[in-house]
Amino acid sequence: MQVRVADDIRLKIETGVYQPGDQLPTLDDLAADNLVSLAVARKAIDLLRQQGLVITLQGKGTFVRKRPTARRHGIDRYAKSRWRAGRAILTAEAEAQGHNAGQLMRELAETPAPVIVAERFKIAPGTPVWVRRRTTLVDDRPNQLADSYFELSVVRGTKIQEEDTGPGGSYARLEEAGHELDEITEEWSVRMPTGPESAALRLPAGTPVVDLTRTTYDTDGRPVEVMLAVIAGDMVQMAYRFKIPD
Amino acid sequence: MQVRVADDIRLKIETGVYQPGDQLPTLDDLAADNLVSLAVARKAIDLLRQQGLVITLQGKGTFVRKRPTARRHGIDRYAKSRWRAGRAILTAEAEAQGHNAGQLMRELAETPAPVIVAERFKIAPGTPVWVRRRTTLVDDRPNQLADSYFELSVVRGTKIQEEDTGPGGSYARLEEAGHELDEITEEWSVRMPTGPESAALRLPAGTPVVDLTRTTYDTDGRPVEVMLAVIAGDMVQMAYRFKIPD
DNA sequence: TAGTGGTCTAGACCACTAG
DNA sequence: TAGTGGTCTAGACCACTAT
Repeated sequence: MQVRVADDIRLKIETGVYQPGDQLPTLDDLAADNLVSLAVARKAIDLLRQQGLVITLQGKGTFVRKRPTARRHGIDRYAKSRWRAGRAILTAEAEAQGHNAGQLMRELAETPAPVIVAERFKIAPGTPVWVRRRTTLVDDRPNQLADSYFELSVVRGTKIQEEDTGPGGSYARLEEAGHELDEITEEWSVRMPTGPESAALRLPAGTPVVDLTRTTYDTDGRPVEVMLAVIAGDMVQMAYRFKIPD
Repeated sequence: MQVRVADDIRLKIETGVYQPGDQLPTLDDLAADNLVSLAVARKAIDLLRQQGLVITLQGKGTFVRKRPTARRHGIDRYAKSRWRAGRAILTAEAEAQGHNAGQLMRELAETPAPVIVAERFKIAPGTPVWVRRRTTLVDDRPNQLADSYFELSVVRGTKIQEEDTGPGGSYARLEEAGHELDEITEEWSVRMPTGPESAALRLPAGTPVVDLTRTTYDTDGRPVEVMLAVIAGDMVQMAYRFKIPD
């Protein structure tokens, strides 16, 4: 029954009987209308919630979810011309797409290198490194938990150790420190969020996250930044363009 | 309570008290041990299931989930040398990672172009195009629903219209037809699966999917293939490497 | 047949929202 | 205060697995 009730509602959403933002019948009504118990009506709504179709608000009701417009990430966001002109990657890209961007610093400290970071820097796990943990915001909603790691010898004495890295951000500071940036690797996978992530990113139930590891290399092939990010899955779209290798 | 019970079990999984593959206490036992009702014990297990930590098998029990080893997708999988040597992209990459690969043809037909395909071919939506719908298998588990679209004028008279495209697959046939392949764009986003997708990919509860749109261009900049794929999120890891643009 | 998870009922009480 | 969703109990019955 719970599946039948859920399918019934899903159909009404897909055919536009219920529009995004509309309030659905209350659980009591759903139970009564479908001649099922309250628990079954609730279970049906749970299913739809897990599929990201509806959102429930205690004390208010159940609503058809509005899909946030995904923010598109292309490799152009790393264009040298942008940060050399003093613009931060984050804000430049967001603004180009009509969003406003911001960030909150969560931590700025020396920390033992996590395994995944150590592998990329080719150092021993636990070696002290510098980390900048930020929560990035798009249109005032948190959308990314981004932790950037740097080797101490690289950032010592630079503004990368300060909250405000200055015009052009960390990339610009790395160049000033003698590391001309050259290549980036991005690796990602997908999963469901943990409880704390779900809370920090204010994710509705049924929203996956993207785990992104970005490594930036200088022209000597040396990794100079490793960023580990957890991105809200409902707000992201990635795009890559590349030549077919030989 | 359900959260407390779930956290309790999660901790035991994370600390290795319960190992992957181990059977958890039965719902009845969990209820009794934690002094809660059966429904609450079940709810706790539901939470863990949605986070992909455990798997439930009716009649057998609840087990700590073994994470399938993700298959890694890098841009090298498109290397010309591979398919020019008669190897299919799919099998070459899987074998390199110690998996076996296969595919099932779901449909091979002329069809009206979906909007997203038409956009990339720069033709009117609904224009007839050729489609190859396959389900790809890795280690005998379905992992991808992949639909490749081609313009009719490009594939007419080629083996792309047959089930077996011959050595090197569609890419090799496109080259024989005079389209030297040059660039690829990959665009993706993440979401929870629909019911049919969940069934077709045999996804455990709490597993997201990746929507991938791949467009292949020839040296004239003409799009010659558009592939729409829905990939099981628990089996995929993507990797890209690129030069920082100017 | 015994043991497991899956679905459903009927009802109590709590937490939050809005007028 | 009335209305909404959230949590919990107690218990019935079903579906599947193993012996």
